Amino acid sequence: MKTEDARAALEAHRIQPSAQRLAVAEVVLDSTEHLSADEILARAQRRIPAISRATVYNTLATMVERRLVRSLVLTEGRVVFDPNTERHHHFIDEDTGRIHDIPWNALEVRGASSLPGLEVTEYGVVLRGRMKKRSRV
Amino acid sequence: MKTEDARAALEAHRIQPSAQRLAVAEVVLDSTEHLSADEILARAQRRIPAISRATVYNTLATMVERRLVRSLVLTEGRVVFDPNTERHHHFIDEDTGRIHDIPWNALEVRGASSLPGLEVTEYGVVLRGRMKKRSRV
DNA sequence: ATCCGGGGTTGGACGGAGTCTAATCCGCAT
DNA sequence: ATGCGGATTAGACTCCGTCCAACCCCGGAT
Ligand SMILES: [Mn+2]
Ligand SMILES: [Mn+2]
Ligand SMILES: [Zn+2]
Ligand SMILES: [Zn+2]
Repeated sequence: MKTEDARAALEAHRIQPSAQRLAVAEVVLDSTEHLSADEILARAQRRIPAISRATVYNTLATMVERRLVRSLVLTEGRVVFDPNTERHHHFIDEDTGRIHDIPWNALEVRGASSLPGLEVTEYGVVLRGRMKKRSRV
Repeated sequence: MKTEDARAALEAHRIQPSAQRLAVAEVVLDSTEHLSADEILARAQRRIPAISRATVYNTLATMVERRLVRSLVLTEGRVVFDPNTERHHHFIDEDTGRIHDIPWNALEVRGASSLPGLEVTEYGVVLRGRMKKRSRV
């Protein structure tokens, strides 16, 4: 992601674009993966070698608060950050541990908003399994 | 849960019923809550004060392996154990952090098993929100 | 009754992920 | 130049979970 795009994204969400925050935003907004804080730190350090862990955690927390990204807890000991803030589902590859996005309308969920006694603010399907080998690559 | 029920459950899943394992099984199988390992440890210690953390973790891991319980990762830094091994969904109360079971047929999910390229072994809906106040208690 | 072997248990060391804090840095307004 | 407030930093710290080596316990063999 270009620096100017990252800057625009930060500003659109009212986050002051410091050099460190730009580096974090470039990393996390660019990726289609679901990266952990420490992976984001490692990549941000390529841009700013002196960037600290605390700053990365602070920045990610701010970005979550301002809804620039979402944080997901799907596997043990690993919080990941999702630049895709549209509604979607998640598939966890049990072989690799990798998380894949499933488009919202690939599945149909009925009844989630009409559960008696519950005020549902968000929901999604979490799937686990394996990726099929493709017959020809 | 009665000790004999716990013993039967362990044996049905081919787990040797030691005194410590019985204590853990009584705690976790009895509860309708989703308890963390340390909560289970605390409750098991009421029965066996000397029971160690390692034993509780070992026993829970075995119980998960033998499918007597399931482990869930829904919130950060907190793995919980679910004695309900039937398929069901989960609602997380954002006020209290508590996890509530949603019966499988309270929701309808379509398309999960026909996603191209994916071999889905399990799935469920994770909902977040608040519990409505009841007009009269 | 004693010995023996192997699984079970234990406490403590260890490790990774995340939080907190106090000192420093930096950009900006005066 | 100076002062200010927010941002950044390193490191200490906590929490959850794992690992390990010693010990315990019990059933079977002698
Ligand atoms: Mn946005
Ligand atoms: Mn069973
Ligand atoms: Zn996603
Ligand atoms: Zn459950």
